[in-house]
Amino acid sequence: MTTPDKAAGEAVPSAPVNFIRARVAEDTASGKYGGRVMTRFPPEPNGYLHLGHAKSICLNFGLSKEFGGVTNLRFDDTNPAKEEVEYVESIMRDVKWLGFDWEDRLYYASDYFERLYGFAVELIKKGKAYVDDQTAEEIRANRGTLKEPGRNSPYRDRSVEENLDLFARMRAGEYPDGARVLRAKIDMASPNVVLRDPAMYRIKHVHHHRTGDKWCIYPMYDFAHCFSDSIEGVTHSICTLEFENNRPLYDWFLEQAGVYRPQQIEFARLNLTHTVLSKRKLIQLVNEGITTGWDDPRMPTLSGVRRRGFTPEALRDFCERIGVARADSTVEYGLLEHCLREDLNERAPRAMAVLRPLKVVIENYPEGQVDEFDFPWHPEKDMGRRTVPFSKVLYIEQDDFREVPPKGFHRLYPGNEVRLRYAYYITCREVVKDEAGNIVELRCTYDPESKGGGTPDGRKVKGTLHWVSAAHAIDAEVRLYDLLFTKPNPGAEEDFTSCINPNSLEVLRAKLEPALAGAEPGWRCQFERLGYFCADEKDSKPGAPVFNRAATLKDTWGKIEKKQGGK
RNA sequence: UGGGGUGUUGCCAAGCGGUAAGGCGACGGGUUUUGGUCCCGUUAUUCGAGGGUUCGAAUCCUUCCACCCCAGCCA
Repeated sequence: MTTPDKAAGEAVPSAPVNFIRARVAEDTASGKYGGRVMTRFPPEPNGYLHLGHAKSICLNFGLSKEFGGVTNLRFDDTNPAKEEVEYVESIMRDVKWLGFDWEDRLYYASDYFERLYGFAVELIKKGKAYVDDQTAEEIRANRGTLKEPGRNSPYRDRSVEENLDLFARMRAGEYPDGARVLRAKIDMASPNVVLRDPAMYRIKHVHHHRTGDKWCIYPMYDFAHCFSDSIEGVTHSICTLEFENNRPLYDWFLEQAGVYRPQQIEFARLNLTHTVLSKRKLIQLVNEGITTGWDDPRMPTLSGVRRRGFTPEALRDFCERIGVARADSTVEYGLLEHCLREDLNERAPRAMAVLRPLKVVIENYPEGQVDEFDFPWHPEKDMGRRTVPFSKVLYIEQDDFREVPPKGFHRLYPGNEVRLRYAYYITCREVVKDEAGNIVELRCTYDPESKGGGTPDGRKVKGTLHWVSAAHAIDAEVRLYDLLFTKPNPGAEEDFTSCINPNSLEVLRAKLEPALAGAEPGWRCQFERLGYFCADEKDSKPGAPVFNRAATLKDTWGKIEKKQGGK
């Protein structure tokens, strides 16, 4: 066979492409926008950022980085009734934490209120906007339905002068909320309902978190967003699919005003199994006290997953892997966990913690003796070492002992020998129970020859257990988190709170190796054989650590046992 | 016959007329002082369905079906 003809320079692994990158590359190559690339991340400060936002942030900032452009952070703060500074602060904190930098380009739509007002006046002068005195109900009734056209407002043909006067008086505060509204004059019969004379300004005598009481009329999203993009010189205005119907309006406003027009491009928003990603639902979880707040480690908010122990690296990798497309899709939660494990497997120190302690007494180990072992923080990477004491009385995991071992169980059971990680081989000799028949202690013997975890005769043991010295262990609270919902698509339920997982949090009093005592809040490690944990950023104190489980390790044995119909 | 979108393996997702990438998952095997990691292998004769064009179609045409978005003075 002949070698296939390979073009020069091929076989270069190309960066993952998606239709947006391809489009920006096209525009850059063709010189559209002068080869410039400017994107923006435009959150409304009415809630905390979540994983869906992470996708958008990574997309927008990733795009500008790839094409040598910039990304602005712009708060879309046009509805003071819902917006708060707490949210703008959390948003900035989260974007930074995710690893992105807007440098000096921090903008607020509210900074453009005066210019926006000017554009509105211009549209009025061009006969493209009018003040409508109808009530909200009347406007709705006259909008028609999806299949029937709407009817023109009786105020639609007011003179430019009257419109100008009325609009100025709206701004001046002469009318109460809802009395009048400024509308674009487009087409009440448009098959696209968005174009049936959409509202541009509404009256709201509400204090704004930045402009205070300067304004009592506030622009609507469709009107404010396109002009904000235009003012900043954004080239590619990326948003989610549900705004596709609004694109003609986005274009219309800018064309009527005769100003620079960015290109809006829509992509499918992120959906994740076993969670909800809508602000309305998230805020409900917070308000109803179902979770402890926006940063509860079970929340899919960035502050929640951060507190849980996720890393920005894992999140960015996740956003890279899920891709960007236009088809509605739901990513499995398992992919998120995979990304965390992959990142932390490399970077997290290892430590030993016993979550559900079972006392083990080594009968032939000298009373009062202590082995001060020197263990590496990581089995492969050089991350330094720590001292771990070993003594006559230890704790092992209750799960690691079975009086009657199921098939395939190679942990500890009567007569069986296992390795205590890095320490000694021990053999179970006797099971001690209380009157009720509960196992309260194991009497074992150890092989002094096996120090370090291996023996001169090279005999193998199948199991290796983590352990902690009873006299030296520190007590600590450990929080075991699981999925917040029991169903893959809680949003599809009549009431999504009906499938809240009652076991999404289990609080344990665990025994930790002493080196963990000084863990700084936010510090992450792997508890060997258990999972990745993070010292809680709020409740953990050096000397009194509190650990959150971010993710378990993959559990092959657990899977086998489950198949066997085991516990 | 309201308009706008989308349908490729269990879940994401490439592909853009030349004979189905990749990731996650699953399954099997090897290594292993974490039943972890790592390594190797398997996992769509088929691209929502039917018809057509073509030497050749997931890619073009056509009919049909399913799902998503839009009737806030929310974004």
